Amino acid sequence: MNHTDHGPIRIAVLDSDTGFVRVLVNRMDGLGWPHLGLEAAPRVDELATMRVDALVVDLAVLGPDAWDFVERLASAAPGMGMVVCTGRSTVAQRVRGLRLGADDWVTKPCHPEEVLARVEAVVRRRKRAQGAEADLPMQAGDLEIRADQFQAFSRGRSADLTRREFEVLQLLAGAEGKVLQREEIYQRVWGYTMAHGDRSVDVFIRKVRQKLETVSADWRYIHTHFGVGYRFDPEVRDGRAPDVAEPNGDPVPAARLNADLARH
Amino acid sequence: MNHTDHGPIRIAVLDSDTGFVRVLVNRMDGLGWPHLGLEAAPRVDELATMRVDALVVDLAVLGPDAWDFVERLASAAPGMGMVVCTGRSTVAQRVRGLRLGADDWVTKPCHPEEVLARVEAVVRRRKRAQGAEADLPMQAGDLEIRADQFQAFSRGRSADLTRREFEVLQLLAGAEGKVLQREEIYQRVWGYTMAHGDRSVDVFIRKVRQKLETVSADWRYIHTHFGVGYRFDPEVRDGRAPDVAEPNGDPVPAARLNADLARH
DNA sequence: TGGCCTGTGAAAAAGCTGTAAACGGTCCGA
DNA sequence: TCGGACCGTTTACAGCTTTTTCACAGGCCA
Repeated sequence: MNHTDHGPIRIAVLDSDTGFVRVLVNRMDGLGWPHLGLEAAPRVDELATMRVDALVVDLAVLGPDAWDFVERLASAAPGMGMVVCTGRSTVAQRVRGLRLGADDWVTKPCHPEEVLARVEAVVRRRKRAQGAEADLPMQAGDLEIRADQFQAFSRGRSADLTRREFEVLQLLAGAEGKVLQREEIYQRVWGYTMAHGDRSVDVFIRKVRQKLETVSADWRYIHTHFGVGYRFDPEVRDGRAPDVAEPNGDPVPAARLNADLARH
Repeated sequence: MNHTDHGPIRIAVLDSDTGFVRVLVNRMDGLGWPHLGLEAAPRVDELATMRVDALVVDLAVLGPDAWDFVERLASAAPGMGMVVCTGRSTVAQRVRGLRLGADDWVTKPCHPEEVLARVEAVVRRRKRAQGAEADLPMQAGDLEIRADQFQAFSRGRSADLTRREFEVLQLLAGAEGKVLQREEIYQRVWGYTMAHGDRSVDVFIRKVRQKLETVSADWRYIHTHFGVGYRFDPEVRDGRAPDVAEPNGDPVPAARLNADLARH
């Protein structure tokens, strides 16, 4: 997602009205804002990947999928601003768009300066809202998960996660204790619906586990729930440690007991 | 209601155009979406029972009762999506349908892919709206049933239920005190109709009982009603004990106290 | 007592996950 | 421009878990 640089605003523009785009681009160059012109609807996750702060979009370009796109983008990239800038529209349409997650709605014809002002306002609002809160390092077991670095560390050693790997880990860790289903993980990390039979999530889980193990060998972080999904919950790997007595003498792996107690 | 699985989408199709249905079904198989073909208007509550996420319906099948059906379904099963997919229609009709509670309206001829895309959008919207509300932990006897973990615990100890086992338990516990027939259990957990002579439900009940017993030995949770089905109702096992006597038989105080202690 | 029901255990079938390896695309430096 | 490193995706398969199915023993009720 969008990480904090308080640097210039990165904007993507999706519009087929070349005149309008040109004016906008011009103005952005003047302001020193990096920008990106799009011809067609990008895959939702691509925008996040490009670390765009905001998207200016004419829904007309999207055709019938416009609403769906707006909704998906808003949920997949909650940190990104979205300013719809479109021709004639009814009140109902505007309401719908804003409900689905657009941040602002401008009706053409409009002054480019105004569009940029709104974009700026939106981005500022977003950044303030997310604030520092989002990328505070997270501490879990022997791990330090730093959103500002897209990386996890154990005692200062980097786990060398790739971006996707990191995102998977971050998602899981953020929902600590909760079991996440594969579809949910896929949806939130990849940004679109998982195809039937896709094993990507499993593969990434394995890679993450592997890398975490080389860095923090005596903890287990990711647990499998058969038939359901995965759960993040740091747990000392081998047996010993907790001299916690078992109430009824049943052989319960010490580790599990630990986890259960720790969870609450 | 519909349990917020982020799993595949469950769809029912009600249409007499067998060609159209076949194409749709084909595509759904490809996506791995469980589906259900209907011949005639189902009783409104049946759909909810089967945990259908959305219904695709051609109003022509319903005849004169169509509007009534739409309205009743929308109000009886607010968690379910409804996509109307019907032949030539006037603007007024579409408006009426959407007002009465349909979520989307597609005019035939139409591309199956589009129909499914819309269904998906509708379902996603619904699910987000319902939000986390659904998985609050449930307390019963000595048990804590946690939907977010797909698991039941007694004083912090996991019962190690498999997914299906958990679903059966959850269903029963959710209908606390009510006797559920095997067919109903089967439909709601498995999602389709039980074959004659299938003993799966019995087998699962046994497994659940067994696992609950190892973890919470002095309670009985699931009761058999000969010739009818099963009922969930926590009850201290041996004779004496319930000085915690509940006026109406509802368990709670001791158990909840326990659980709270365990949690901290 | 006889005819259904239900509980139980175990074997067979189906399904899921871990793992490794191959593939194809992108980016970069030589 | 070529080659190589790096990543994400896909596929295949072995091993293990879960689900289903079956047969039989008991229980419930008329």
